[in-house]
This record gives sequence, structure tokens and C-alpha cells, in this order.
Amino acid sequence: MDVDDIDRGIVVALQRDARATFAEIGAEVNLSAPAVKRRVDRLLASGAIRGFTAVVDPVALGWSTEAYVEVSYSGVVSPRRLTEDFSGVPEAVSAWTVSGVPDAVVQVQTRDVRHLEEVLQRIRGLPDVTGTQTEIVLSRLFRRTQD
Amino acid sequence: MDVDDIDRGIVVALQRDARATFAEIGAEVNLSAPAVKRRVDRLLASGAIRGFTAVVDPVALGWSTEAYVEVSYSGVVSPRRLTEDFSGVPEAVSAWTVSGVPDAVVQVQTRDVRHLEEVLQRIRGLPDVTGTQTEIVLSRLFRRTQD
DNA sequence: CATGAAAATGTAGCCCA
DNA sequence: TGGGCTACATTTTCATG
Repeated sequence: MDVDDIDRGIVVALQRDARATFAEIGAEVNLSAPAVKRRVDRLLASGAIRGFTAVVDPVALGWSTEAYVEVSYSGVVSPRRLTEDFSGVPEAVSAWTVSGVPDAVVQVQTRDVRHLEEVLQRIRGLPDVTGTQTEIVLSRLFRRTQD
Repeated sequence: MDVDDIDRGIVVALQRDARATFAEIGAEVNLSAPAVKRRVDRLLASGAIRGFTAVVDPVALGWSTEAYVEVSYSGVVSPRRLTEDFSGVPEAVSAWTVSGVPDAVVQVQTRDVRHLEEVLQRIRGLPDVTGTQTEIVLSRLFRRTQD
């Protein structure tokens, strides 16, 4: 499947406002509303667009503490295994593996530092986890689309 | 302004699917469509919901390299200054300050490793930047809402 | 891909608890 | 104050060309 410039324009418009009407998007990319809908459906089916989400201010919702936790394992762990491990932590917003010292990094969002400590204890209690190193976010400088 | 459990339910529904209809959301939180709209409008006005965005698979759009760059500065730099610095880097998706060794962390999304190198050079060329340490994302394990 | 019509949804006003 | 209901405008959606 190939993605052309019109598709990219639609994606940009949807990243800016996922609730924009197809007609509004069409005005930006010079297409009729049904044509835009067909392309969006295709982008969704192909996986290029994974979904639409609300960008929330966690502070306003009472979740003010955000941290990046670098997790080290003993031995080799598969991405599949890591995904299973961290999916079981509801406070984990996202997780990924990196080139570098830690085996994985997990982004967590908690109500406060006490709550973060509890999450860290749970992560450290996972099988084969040898250690964690945590960077608490002091100030979110900016966030372009999704973070 | 206070956010109650119904608001939180609406937020959860919108994070899962930002293009859900107000009636669909209402069915989840036991409210009529107009009532849901009023609450969403209020959450938007108060800033609790900052907007709606498409969650995109960068790989499918030809942007396959993602990295977290830890940036160190000489001396003290204000968050305002950091925001200005990194806003000028289009490839920077998000940036934040952390408790720990680096002064700031920048998430960047590039087409490939060559493009990443170019971005790193630009960041290292910023005034007072003393060094960077980069973790390239090997595999994105999961992403709950926005990342 | 555009057009046009039918169905679904968004939106505002009004009344009630 | 906040939610339901009604009515009208807009949008989605599917047919057709």
C-alpha cells in the first residue's frame, strides 16, 4: 500500500484535530468529504492510522506525576515478554526497548510520588528484573502531537 | 473546576476513540448525548482535554526512526529557554526536564538514522549545550493512549 | 472521485428536578 | 446547577454516474 501526499495531508489534519469533519479535512486537501472518508478508512485498515485519542492534561485530572523508568533484566528477554510484563501495569502509558544500557523504558503516569513508588515496587517485583532507574518529569516543555 | 467520575469516564472513552459519537459515549457513562457534549465542551474549555489527535504509525508513513535524546547544558537554563531551543527543531515531538543527570530529554522522530544524526548535530550546535546521549527506540512495545 | 439523497449525528433552546 | 427532551442544522454514508 502506498501513502501519497494527500494521505499525509489528511494525517496531519487529523493529528491537529481528530474530531474534524471530513468536509473540513477535504477543504485542506482539496477533496470531497466522501473521498476523504474513503482514504481515512483505508489508512485505518492499513494500520497507518492506529486510532484517535483525546490529548489530556493529566494534572487537571489529578494525575500529576509522570516518570520514565529504565528497567534492567537479567539475561535476554523477548519483546513479547516485555509487552506482557508491562501491559500488566495499568499506570504504564507506553513502553519500548532501546539501544543502550537498560533493556526497556516504561513511561508511567501516577497520581503522586507515593503512587509512583508503589508502581516502581511492582515493576521491581517482576520476574528477572534486576533494577530500575527513574527520571521524574519536572516540567513538560511542549508536546507536538501525541507525545 | 472539579472533575468527577463521569468526566473521567468520558475522558477514558475519548482516549480510546476520539471520534466516538456523543451518543456512544453517553451510553457508557449513562448520560444523554447533549449532556455529554456539554461536559466535553467544559473539559475542553478548562484545558483538562487539550485536543484530539490521530495516533499514527510513523513506520507506515515513512518515519521509522525514533529516539530519546538526553541533553546536557553548561550552567542553569530556564524551562522557557529550553522550550524555545527545542521548538526550533521540527523533528522534536516532545521535550521535558527531568530529575537526574541530563537537563532535558527530547523525543525525536526521524526518517532514518542518517536523518537522526543530522538532528543530533543541530541539537549539539545549540548555545551552551555540552553534550547529548541518545537512546534509539528498537521496538515500541505498546502505547496505551498517547505516548 | 464527484454528486445527491437518506439516515445519523451535532447543536441549541427550553423545561424540569 | 446540571440533565433530559425536542427540533433544526450539519454531517455521515451510500448509491450512482
